[in-house]
Amino acid sequence: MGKGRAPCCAKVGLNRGSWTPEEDMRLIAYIQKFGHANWRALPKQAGLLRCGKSCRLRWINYLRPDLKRGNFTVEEEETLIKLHNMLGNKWSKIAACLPGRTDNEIKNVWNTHLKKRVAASAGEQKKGGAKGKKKTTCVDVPAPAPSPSPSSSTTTTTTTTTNCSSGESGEQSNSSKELEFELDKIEIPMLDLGFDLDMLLDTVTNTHCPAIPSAPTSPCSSASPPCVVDDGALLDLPEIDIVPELWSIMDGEGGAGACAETAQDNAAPCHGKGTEARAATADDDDGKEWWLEDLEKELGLWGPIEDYQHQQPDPQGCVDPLSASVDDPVSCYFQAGPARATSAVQGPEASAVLANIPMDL
DNA sequence: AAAATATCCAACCGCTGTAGA
DNA sequence: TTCTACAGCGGTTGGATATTT
Repeated sequence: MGKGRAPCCAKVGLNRGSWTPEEDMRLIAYIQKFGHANWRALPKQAGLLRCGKSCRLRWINYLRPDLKRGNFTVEEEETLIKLHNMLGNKWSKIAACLPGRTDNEIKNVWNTHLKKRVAASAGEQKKGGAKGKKKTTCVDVPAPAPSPSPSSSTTTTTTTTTNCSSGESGEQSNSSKELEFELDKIEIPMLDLGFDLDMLLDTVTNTHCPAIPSAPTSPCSSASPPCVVDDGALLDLPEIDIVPELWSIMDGEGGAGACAETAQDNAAPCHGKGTEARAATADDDDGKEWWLEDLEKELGLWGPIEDYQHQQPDPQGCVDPLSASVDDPVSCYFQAGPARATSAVQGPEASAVLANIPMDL
């Protein structure tokens, strides 16, 4: 603690707040090609006016190809409740047991929905009667927990661990043995989660995704394509001078918020079907395409990849000096997408600005 | 239709653990 | 052994959106 530690970044001149589609695509393009071995160096090399920490968060919580979006399923919620009973606010550990879900997302879901529900059902046991809320969403199930297994009272856990339902204070014994013991006693509905209890045990005790072969440098807990990307040329990237007008232009419309909205709307059809299975093949061509397609939809920039490729037949359009892959959908998209998709970024002005961005990542 | 309120969630902040010099 | 720098984690916040009045 007392060790001198520089702030994660000098905030001077760095962008903050919501990410623009342009930034997203830049980050994606970079990570796809070079991985994320060094978050601190990444934004500079990728030409992003963000600190590495911000890039990392954005990637892990939003851009990762293996993310599952949309509302939590009942199974996921119950799993979350039970895992929270066992682990407390160890969101990353819980996230490791819920494929496609991020710790941040899980934390949000818990704090906004499940905590209240659990508290309500706990209250019911005492005097009954949860306070009604104005807004009832499909997730905010008014009924008490369906309690599929009578023995697993999620609220007043009967486990021998300390009561951790209130969170951080419940820093219960986390040793693998004890945890294993607890897990053995609890039935967790993982019907559609694609893994069994053994995997769960592995996951929780090892705290990294079992399905992902660990990469030498990064733990690859985010199951990201960068794990399979060679980053040999990382340092060969040119210094990039950001054109300041770009951001103001990009900020003119949309932004991550609007895109997130689109993502919400498209979440179910877009990610619902087989995201995990598809994520498993994210490093092959098909995987790359669906991932980009999903992302495009979420960014409100959706269009067939072929369009971009066909729109940019000239070398300047899709050229990628470092990879020399003209058919890289990300690069192609990156060239054409924003100008096409964002009404604010159109016309000669936008073209001029975009032309100043070194696309040759 | 507009204002007020509630809710959600992406992003930020600060701390911790750890590896390397 | 100590110190530095980094990635990661958990808590919190603020803007955007949805719902109610």
